Amino acid sequence: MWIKKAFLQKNIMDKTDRSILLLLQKDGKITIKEIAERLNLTTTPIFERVKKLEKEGYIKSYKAILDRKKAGLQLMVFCNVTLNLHQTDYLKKFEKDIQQFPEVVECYHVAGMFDYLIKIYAENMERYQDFLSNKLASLENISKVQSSFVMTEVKDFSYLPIP
Amino acid sequence: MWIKKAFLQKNIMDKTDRSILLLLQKDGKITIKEIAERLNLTTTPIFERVKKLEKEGYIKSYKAILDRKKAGLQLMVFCNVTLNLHQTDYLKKFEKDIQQFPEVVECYHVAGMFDYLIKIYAENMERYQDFLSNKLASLENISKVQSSFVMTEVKDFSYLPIP
DNA sequence: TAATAAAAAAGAATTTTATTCTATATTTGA
DNA sequence: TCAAATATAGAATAAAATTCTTTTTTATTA
Repeated sequence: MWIKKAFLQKNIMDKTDRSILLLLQKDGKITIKEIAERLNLTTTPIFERVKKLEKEGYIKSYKAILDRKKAGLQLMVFCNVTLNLHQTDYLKKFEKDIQQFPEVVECYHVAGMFDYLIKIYAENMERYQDFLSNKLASLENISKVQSSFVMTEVKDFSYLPIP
Repeated sequence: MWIKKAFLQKNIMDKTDRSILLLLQKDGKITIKEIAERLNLTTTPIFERVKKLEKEGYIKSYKAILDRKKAGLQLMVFCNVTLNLHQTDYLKKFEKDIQQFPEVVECYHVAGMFDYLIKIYAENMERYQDFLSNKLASLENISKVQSSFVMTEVKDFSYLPIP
């Protein structure tokens, strides 16, 4: 009996797929034609593979990466947040609240020395202080907030080390 | 005497530019035509503005955003790294070394309770342990490493809160 | 405020790229 | 080795980016 290969191999990437993902991570605007030339294939297989990678969720989205300082955001700060109460309801409440703040660009629930790690962008120290005092610290259930100000971005996101 | 407006206004964004940047942050694959329709303009001014924003560095690049778990990277870990010695040479040495590791996708020199914050992607705990023992901890000058394992990504990068 | 240079935008034409379609080659499992 | 499934090639079409010329709007200064 015949077993459909498509069924078995769904969500299995090969070397070509990995190469495509690497190229698209480096440059989301690279053309299908350009990828095809680099991988010694024609546009059709590349086009179909890219669409498949998008459809199956390997590629979540495409984004323009901005220069935050040029955009007027001089400060990048990481905050280690510790909560008082840790029942699910309290966690959900905190997570819902924190998402509202546009200054918070990332938020992770972590296992370690504190509860949440958040990344904040602010125009300047004054705005950051305003965020901290009037927004973050005003949330109920906050026990401790420890700020780390970014001085240098030694390495910023280049691309995932796909195994 | 005439003063060129272009000279004066270089690097000054207006409302339209900000709208374009917002749209491109949300979807790097949005077409010029689509942006034009949304902002009630034709393709020419949008095309020229986008090229200007790229040329002047507001837009650093375009990237495909991948699903890290689908890509086989189950673990995301943040490490707070403290060094022993803090003279410039030692900092440069550490920064150079840390950049070599593909597992390290971000690295920031921070002012706060520790020296560096690094973000690490690993296939699994075994691989992470290998990274920690055989790569990170093997660097000279490391005083302390404190790991925080990400359990939930409450908010991941959406877009910069351009003021 | 009128004259006018500069800048921005519109509209049309052209080039390039994405996308689709059909044909061919390769791979895979019995 | 055969047949089905899959991947790729090559050509045709559709859509988008890009360029060019013209028109409109904005801003300066007399």
